[in-house]
This record gives sequence, C-alpha cells and structure tokens, in this order.
Amino acid sequence: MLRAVLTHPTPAELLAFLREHVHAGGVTLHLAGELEVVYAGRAASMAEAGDRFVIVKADGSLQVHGPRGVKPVNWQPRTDFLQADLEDGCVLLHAERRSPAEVVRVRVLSCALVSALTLTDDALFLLQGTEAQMQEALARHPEVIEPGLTVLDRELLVGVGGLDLYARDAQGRYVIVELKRGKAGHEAVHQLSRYVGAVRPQVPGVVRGILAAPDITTPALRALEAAGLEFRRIEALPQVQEEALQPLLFQ
Amino acid sequence: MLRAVLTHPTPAELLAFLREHVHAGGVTLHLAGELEVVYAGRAASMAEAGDRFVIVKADGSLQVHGPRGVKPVNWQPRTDFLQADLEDGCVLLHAERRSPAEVVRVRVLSCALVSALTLTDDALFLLQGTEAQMQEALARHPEVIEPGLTVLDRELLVGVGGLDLYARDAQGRYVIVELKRGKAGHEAVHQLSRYVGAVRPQVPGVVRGILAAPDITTPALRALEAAGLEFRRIEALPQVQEEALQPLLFQ
DNA sequence: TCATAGATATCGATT
DNA sequence: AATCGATGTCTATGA
Repeated sequence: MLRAVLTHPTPAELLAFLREHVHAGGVTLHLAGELEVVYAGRAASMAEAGDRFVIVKADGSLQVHGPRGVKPVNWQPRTDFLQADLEDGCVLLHAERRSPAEVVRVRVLSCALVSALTLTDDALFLLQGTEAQMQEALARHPEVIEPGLTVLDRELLVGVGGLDLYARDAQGRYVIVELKRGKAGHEAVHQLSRYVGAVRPQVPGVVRGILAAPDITTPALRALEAAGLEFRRIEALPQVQEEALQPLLFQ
Repeated sequence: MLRAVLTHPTPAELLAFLREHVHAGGVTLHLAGELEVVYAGRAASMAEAGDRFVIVKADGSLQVHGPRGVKPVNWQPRTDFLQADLEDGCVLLHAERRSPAEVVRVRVLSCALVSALTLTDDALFLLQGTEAQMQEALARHPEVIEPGLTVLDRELLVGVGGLDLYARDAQGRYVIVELKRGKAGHEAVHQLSRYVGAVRPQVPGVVRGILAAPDITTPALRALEAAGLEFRRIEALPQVQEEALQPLLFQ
C-alpha cells in the first residue's frame, strides 16, 4: 500500500518523485508544504498561498487543503491534463480540465513531506436513511401518511421531474406525495405545487398534494397552505429502521 | 512544519503517536491504511471498509477518503469529542458531535503511514467572479440588462428572501431582476416567480420579472415564458472586470 | 437559532 | 453531453 515517502526533499528530488508516481496506476499522492495556488475556471478565479497539503488521487482529482475545515481551499474534480515541472527552482503542479475549462496551478515553495500510496479500489459500502429508502418505506406503508391511501406508482414522470408517490385516497381522489428526508423548505413546496399543476389537467376530479417530511420551515408551511396543499409530519418509520439496520449486524 | 512520521507502526506505536499529536495545537494528522468506518447521525447511517486515509485537522474536522473523488467517503465537519483507543488489538478513532448528534468511528485494521504536520494559519486569499460581484456590476450598469433601466434597490427584502435588483424601466414599470452567475435552472425561475408574486400586490401597475444570466436551461426557459417572465442573456461585464481587478492590486 | 441562498458545489441517474 | 434532483450537502448571512 505504501509505495514511497520522502521528507524535506529538494525540488529536484520532489520532481523525480512526482514524475515517477503521479501517472502510475492506482496511486494517491500526498504532498505537504508551503504552497502557492492559483485557480481559474468557470466564473471565478482565485489566488491563495500558505501552509497547505495537496492530494492527487488515481482518478486525477486534485485537492488543496488548508489548516481548517473539511472543504478543500482549491480543487479539481477531474483533470484531463496533469503535469509536474520545475520553474524558477520550484516544483510546479499544473492540472487542467476542459469542459468546463479550468486550471489549477500549485507552486511548491517548500516541501516537508510527500508520499505515494496505492489504494485498492472500493470495498463494501452501505448507506441508509436516504430519501430513496424513505420512499420505499412509505410506498409499502402508505397508511403512515394517511389511512386508506393506495399507492399507484412511484417515481412517475410528469413533464420534468418525477413524482415521489402517486396515490389514491379513501374517497378515490388522486394524491401526489412529495417526500423530504429533512426539513422541507420553499423549494419542496414549489416542487409539489409544480407536480400538482402538471397532473390536474390530466385526470378527472380533485388532485390533492401532500408534502411528507419530518419537519417544515414556517414560511414553507404558510406557502403550502396558501396553495391548498397539505403537510404530513413523518415522525418515524419503524418497520424500515429494523429492516435497514440488519445488514450492519453482519459486518 | 513536519512534526513526526511513522511507516507501518504497530497498533501500540500508532496509539502512542495519535495520543501525542491529536490534541496538540495546530496539528494536522494524516493516516493511511486499511480502515473500517461507521457513521451514524442525522437521518442516515453508514458502514464502509477498505483502503482509506483519514485526515484530522487542528479544528477537529475529520475526513475519510477513498481512492477516488474530491469528496470524502465519510466526514465530520466539527467534532466536540475526539479520542483514540485500543479495541481488540486495533486502534479505534472515535469522533463525536452534538447538535446534530453524529458519530464517526474509524477502526484501523492496519496502518501504512501516519504523519503529523503543523500548518500555520491562513494566508492571503483572493476570490472574484462571485454573484455578489455580478450584482454590483449590474447595479452600476443596468443598461447591460436593458436600456432605460433605473436601479431602485439591491438585496431588497420581500417577505422571506431578497430581490437581487429592484428597478424601474423606461416606461416606469417596476422590474425585479434575479441574477445567476452560471446557467440558470428551474430553481432560478421559481425564485424569480416567488419574488414577483410577493411584490405585485404591494405596488401599483405592472411588475416585470427578468432573469439575468449567461445561460439558461431549455426547460427553465419554457417555465419562465409560461410564467410571463423574461430572460436577459448577460454575455460579458467589461467595466466590472477592470474594477473588480483593482482590489487585487492592494491586497 | 432559524431560514434563505450561493457554490468552482459534487455526484449519480436519466434522457 | 445536458439536465435534474439529492446531498449526512457546506458555508455565509441576515432576521
């Protein structure tokens, strides 16, 4: 897994190290030191310098981190071109991307540590508690939303975007359900409103719209009610939690 | 800047290393190896294992990276509690956060490389090309949007949310301008539509809504026209670029 | 603290 | 390639 590591290399040593490892298959590079970074792309440009570290992964993604926070100070999700050079006695990392056109240039003023790792590809991976799981749970147990509700379809496409749940209530009225796994805001109300407006002309009778979420912002609730739509608080999904937790036990 | 580095430490050596450096001031840790990660918090929980590396920064932020992508596979933006222990002969990193309650546990099955760096705090930093700059530019030169336009206000609050620009056209009609620095989509149309709807009842006469952006998606343009709103393509902001560059010189 | 909106958002699915 | 929707989005800002 560990291919090589150097502490306090000279620019020439660093350049040789980078050239040896940067384009080798499956290699992740980690370089810490005093760096100058320039980014230009999309609509913004940026310049920045200080104690930083750079990570270059095998897929060509590059990120420059500062002393704080999860978010990199500069990054490039995918590079079409990646090269290391000497310029004015300093190593220069140059990463380019087309479509959108972007450049990140990292000048290494001094390097304290550089390492090359071989990370084998992904391992098993589980995620639960997503909106997809919430949708699955409520499709199976629509009575949590409202007694007498029958689910007709999930992810039904209407114009642009898809309805989370398309159902019929006890009185036979069509019901459109929009799900949010977190607190619902304006955009959820507009989404639901848009779907209801798209379905109404296509079916006879009343079309109800229900926003189902664990919580809703106060202004969003006002907007929802003003639009004649409904909110259902989803407190818990007991069946789902048990089912979903099972895989964890067999880890 | 480089405090310490170890290759292939035993669990006991690794534990001692972590305990020595993890709570020292201004230290960033980098640990690569075979890791098992469990996250639980908010609405989701997740389990995941494989060749990974962990970065713990001085602010307590923790991120676990896999072989691909800029985004970490697991992370914790801020930790209230961070601790390293031995469990079943493996080092276990335990990071907790209250409000929201979240836990990330990293079990180190094997460690190839661990390092401790001291990154001094931030350096100079420049950014340009933001929406705020675009707003400033168009407020000064509203003729780019439309000849005869007079800007009345910027960031005017109406109910919830704020108008980017509030203006009057050559015929004296009120105009609401929504800006996007990139390609405008649905959400920009909904935002503008919401603002226009909020302002209309409060002023006499016609209220126009203009979405000003370098580009717009086809569905968004259809929605915009259906709502009786307008699109203005903003190709370039020549005056702004010069002005915006000035502060750079004095940084 | 809550609510809103921007972001070089990233990422995956689907057309 | 373009577009849309979700994200453990994160982060800044204002009420």
